[in-house]
Order: sequence, then C-alpha cells, then structure tokens
Amino acid sequence: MAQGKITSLDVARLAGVSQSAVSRVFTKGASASPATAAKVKKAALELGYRPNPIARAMITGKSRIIGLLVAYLDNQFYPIALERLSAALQERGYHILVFMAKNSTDGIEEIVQELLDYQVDGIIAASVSVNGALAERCADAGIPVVLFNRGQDGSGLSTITSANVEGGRKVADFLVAGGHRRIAHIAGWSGSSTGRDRQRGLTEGLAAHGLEPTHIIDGMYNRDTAAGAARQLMALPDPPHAIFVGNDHMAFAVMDVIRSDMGLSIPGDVSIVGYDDVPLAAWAAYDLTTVRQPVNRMVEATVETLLGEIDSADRPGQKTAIEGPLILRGSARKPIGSMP
Amino acid sequence: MAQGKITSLDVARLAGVSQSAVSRVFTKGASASPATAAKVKKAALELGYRPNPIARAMITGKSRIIGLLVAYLDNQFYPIALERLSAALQERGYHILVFMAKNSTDGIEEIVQELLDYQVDGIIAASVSVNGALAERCADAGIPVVLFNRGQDGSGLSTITSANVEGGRKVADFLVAGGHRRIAHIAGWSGSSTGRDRQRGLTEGLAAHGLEPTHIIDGMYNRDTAAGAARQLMALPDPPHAIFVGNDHMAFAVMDVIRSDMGLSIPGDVSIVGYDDVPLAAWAAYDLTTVRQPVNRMVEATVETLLGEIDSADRPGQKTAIEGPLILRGSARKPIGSMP
DNA sequence: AAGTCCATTGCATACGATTGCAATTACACG
DNA sequence: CGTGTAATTGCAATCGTATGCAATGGACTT
Repeated sequence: MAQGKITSLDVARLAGVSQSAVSRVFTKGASASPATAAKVKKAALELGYRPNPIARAMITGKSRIIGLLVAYLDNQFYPIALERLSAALQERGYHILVFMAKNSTDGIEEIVQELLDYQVDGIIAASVSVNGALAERCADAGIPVVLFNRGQDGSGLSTITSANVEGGRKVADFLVAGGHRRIAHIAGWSGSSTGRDRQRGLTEGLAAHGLEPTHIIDGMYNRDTAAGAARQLMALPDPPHAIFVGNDHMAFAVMDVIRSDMGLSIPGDVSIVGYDDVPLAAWAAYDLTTVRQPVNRMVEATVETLLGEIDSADRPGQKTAIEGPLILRGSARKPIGSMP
Repeated sequence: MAQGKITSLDVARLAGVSQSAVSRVFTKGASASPATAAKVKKAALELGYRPNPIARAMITGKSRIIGLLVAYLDNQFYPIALERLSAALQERGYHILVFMAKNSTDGIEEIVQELLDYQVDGIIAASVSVNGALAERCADAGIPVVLFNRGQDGSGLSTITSANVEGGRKVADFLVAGGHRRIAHIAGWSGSSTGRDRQRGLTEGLAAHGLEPTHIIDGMYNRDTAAGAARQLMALPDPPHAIFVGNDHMAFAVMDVIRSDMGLSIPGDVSIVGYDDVPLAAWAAYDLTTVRQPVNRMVEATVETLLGEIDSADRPGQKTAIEGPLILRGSARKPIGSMP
C-alpha cells in the first residue's frame, strides 16, 4: 500500500470524527473521551497513521530536536559521550542533529546560525567554544545552550564539566606521593577552560608540596603536538620523572613515542598520567593511570540541565562540575602501600 | 533585538514586495528580477531573516535531513565514518539526524519508523541490518536507504562496503607467503555479510594454497568474545601460527590478551592481522597489520548513491565494493623479501 | 506600430498538524 | 426533574513557506 502520506484527516474520516479529535487523541494533555480515543486509535492503526513531527513542530514551535555541535571525534571520549547523549535524549523523545565543526573556533558562527534555522529546541556544544556574541544570539532566539566538557567565563551559559581543578590536584598529590619530584605537564589546549583548569589544579597541587611543574607545554589536544612535546621533554639533560598529560588521547601518543621511539620504559623511566579514562586507557597495551571523567553522570546532568532550560526559559545558567576518581593503573609508579 | 521570529512577510513589507517574491529570491530555480532580489536581500539582511527549514520541509516534503542509524560507536571506524559523512553531507546542504540502535537487530523496527516520521530524505544504516519488511516500508515511503559497511542479500537496497572477499583473500596470500601454515580465524559476527565475506575470502584464499583455517570462532565484533577466543586458540596443544581477526577492534583485544595475559610475543609466537585500518592500528602500541577500508571513498560513494536515489527515485539499488590495500606493519611476520 | 513571447510578480491556496472558542453533551446533585 | 458544572467535540484560524495561475510589463520581431 504505497498510498503516500496518511494525514489526520484520513483517520478522521475513517473514524467518523473531526480532524481535531484525531489531533487531540495524539496530543497528550488534550481531552478526548475514551470512546473516541478508541475509534481513532483503531482507524489510525488500520491506516498506519502516525502524526507528522514536522507539521507539529511548525505549529508548536518545538521541534524536539537537539543540535549537537562537536569538533573532534577521534578522541574516543566524544563518540562515547555522543552515544550516551543520544540514548538519553531518545528516551525522552528528543533526537540529535549533528553538526561538525571542523576546528573548534572557526566557522562556529555560521553553524550555530544553521542550528537556529533548524528550530532546534536546544544546543549542546561539546569541546567547542562559543563566544559571547553567539551565546547572546542563541539567548535572543530563546534557545538554551549547554557546554559539555568545556567552560566559558562570562557567558551566562550552563556548563557541564568534570571537576578539572580537583582532578589536576589529585594527580599532583598522587605523583608526589609516588616520590616523583621533577614533574612536567603536557597541557590541554590553553584556549580551553578544561585545559587551563587541569593545569591550574596540577600547579596548585604541586605548590602545596613546595614544588612546581618543571615544564609546561601546550599539547593542543593533538597527537602530533603532544608527541613532539614528549620527545622534547625526554631529550632534556634532566628529563622529568613524571608527565601529566592533559587528556588520554594525547597520553597515548606520548606513551607511543617514549616507549617505541625512544626505547624508554614506563613507568620505569617516567610515569605517565592522563585524563578522561576512555575505554582505551584500560586496555593492556596502554594501561594508563588517569583521572576518570564520569561520562554517565556528565551526560545525565547535561540532559537534565538542557531540558530544564527548555521547559522553563530564562533560568540562569548553572555550572556543574562532577568529580571523578583517579584510576590507578600501570603507567605510573604507585606510592608505597597504596591499594593495588 | 529579541523580537522573536522574522518571517518572509516581514521582509516583504520592508522591501515593499509580496511575500511570494521573498520566497522566490530564496528559492533557487525560481524567477526573480535582479532588482527585487537586491531589495529583498537588503531587507532580509537588515532584519536578520533566514528561511525556516521546517516550514519549507512542510510544503516541499523534503527535509534535507538524512537519518543515520548506527549501532556501536566504540569501534573507532564508525565515529570516523560519521565525521566524514556528516562533513560531506553538510557541504551539500544536508544534515544528519542520529539514531542509536542499541544492538544491531532489535528495536530497529521502531527506530526506522521514527525516522520515517521525521520525514528524512534518506537513511544511512551503518553496521546495522535492515530486514526485508523494513526495507519495503522505506521503499513504500519513497525513502532511499543505503547500507554502509554491510550488505544485505535479497533486499533491493544499495550497499557500500569494502571488497571484503578480496580483502580476506589478500590476508590468506600474505600469511601463506609469510610461511604460516596453521592459520586460525576469529571471525566478524556471522550474522553480518561483512563478517561472512571476509571469512569466505580467507577460506578461499587458503584453499588456493591447499590449506584451510585450523579454527574459526565467531568473535561477534565484540572485545570480550574475541579475547576469549584468542585465549582458547593459544591454549591449544598446537596453537595457530597466525590469527586473522575480523576487524581491528577485536584484533586489539586479541593482542592485549596474547601479549599481556599470556606473555607471548607478536609476531614471534603468533602473527595477527586485522581489518579496517582504523587510526589506532597505526599507533605504536599495536602497530597492526591490517586491510584498509578506504573510508573516504566509501563515504563518497555512500553520499553519491544516496543523493542520486533521492533525486531520481526508483533507481535500482546498486552494490559498491571498494578495494583497499593490505597495510603491512609489525604485528605479522612478513614474507622474506617483501617491501618494508 | 502592432503583435508575440517571455520574464516577473502578486494573489490565493496548500502543506498537516495544534488550539482558542463556542456549542453540545453528559453527569451529578438537590 | 431542573439546573449548574465539567468534559467533549467541532469549527476555523494559524504556523511560515512554496507554487500554480493569471495579470502585468518590457523587449523583440516583422
């Protein structure tokens, strides 16, 4: 029965009711008697009718679509977040329209404009910076924006991150307890709050022990840059005892360089600590000690916050930072007496 | 200027023309004089007007949205495909609505129904099987479906894969040339054409040398299952000289088990070959010999095919299989005299 | 200069639903 | 059995754009 589209009017005719009645049966919160509801549902089933979300979006102004703005998918953290976000939103009747931003700043402008055009009900920006002007434009359009795994000072946007400063501090404490003194940092991109906060946590944590990072190099969240930084650090006359790398994705590159290119041992010659705890970090080939970002709770908070702002507009942006544990594995020497 | 929505009517008034004129200026292929076009564009710019895709979709029946159905994002191959697909479609004015299918068969039904509801112009099913009934439903709705990295016998759907049989054969030739005789296979899920074809390629390839796989175990495209299979194989009284693993994702698990759990050497004790050539395969920690799936060309072909079918409906489904090279790395012993 | 033809433009309608309003019905209660 | 109240239901307008049709005007031909 390739009879094209079946509209509510068709159903109405078959069920012997008005088109409005059909609409009301399918709109929850509208009043319809059990009798008509039954007739309509029967007719709808028979015809294979399903309400048209586009038409519905047109009249209600709500598309039940969330725009997801994402920059790099090669860092395993983001596909997983995407997977969870999509599942969580699907459960609540929303769906995700994906927009790739080539790099994390350029071209965002027009992409956000496209998102607004599409009448999305909300925007999640993952690993992407949204400048003030853009934020304002979204606010004007009445579309809430939640920043996932990235903060943004000044803008009133809601923000979901892990507790990056605390995370950095935990790494500092752990490394110092493990007896390391010369501690270097290959930082996350300094243009990102995430990167800056982790660095600050490390620095403050070390300061509490009267230390400071021997070197800090911006790894730009990029494999090659991080690998270069690692090579540079380990070629120093007095190379570091430990390197805290701004995220797991870079840490893997660092480990590759140190072990395979330079023939050094981890953690024998140098301890490596990452950040994120992506699944790959647990695989035997890397076995990376790292700070866990609790993806599930971050996703939960993101969805909660976003839907909350969709329901009651003009609620002030809230900053949520979720703490995650340091996961001890084999890439960093452990303090004596610590739990295995 | 939080003045809500600006419609074509507002622009029309400001420009002193009719609403139809505004529409025509923004609809390519419609006739409008340079003079009015200029007036309209000026007014539109001034007001910040942009055509509403929802309303447009409503009337034209074309949403310029492609539904992407995807099962697992933890296999690095898929995020990358998603990234490329999204970028390629974005360039052509389409966008991707993502639907996660928890497992690759269950629940597909209702998800596809949702996709149809959303009036998507086309569907890309990645690593997901679409049964005949569903395919027919999409065909009835006039919505083309392209299967990405999965074939489907019988259904008239278009299909884009790599040349899996040839790939399997290449692995067979390579391993035999390398002097391996006892060759086992941890196969991709036998419910997938991809898995079956690679297995067939291997089997046929070995047969040409008078050999056959010593063991074949279904790895279900799953890390744990593959790891178990590897353990089982290597514990045999006469363990294999080489294992061809149905995709890289499983191969990594196999390598982890063999090297870390069992303390064996790769390729000293056993050669490992994978399939996909995801970026991770090139990283030093794995350095996996594998058959490359040419993602870029596969994506290109997918987009081409899908948009082709959208433009001219009822074009017969076509099967495209793109050949990829075997990439030699360190996880498998090389034939003597082969290029490095 | 008259007739042809084509490009441009406005009017009005359609797309498929939601929803305010008013009319009708049903129901309960005194 | 009358009346008041609440629940249903239909009518009609609406969302923002595309497009068929007819009218207009200008350019061109002969």
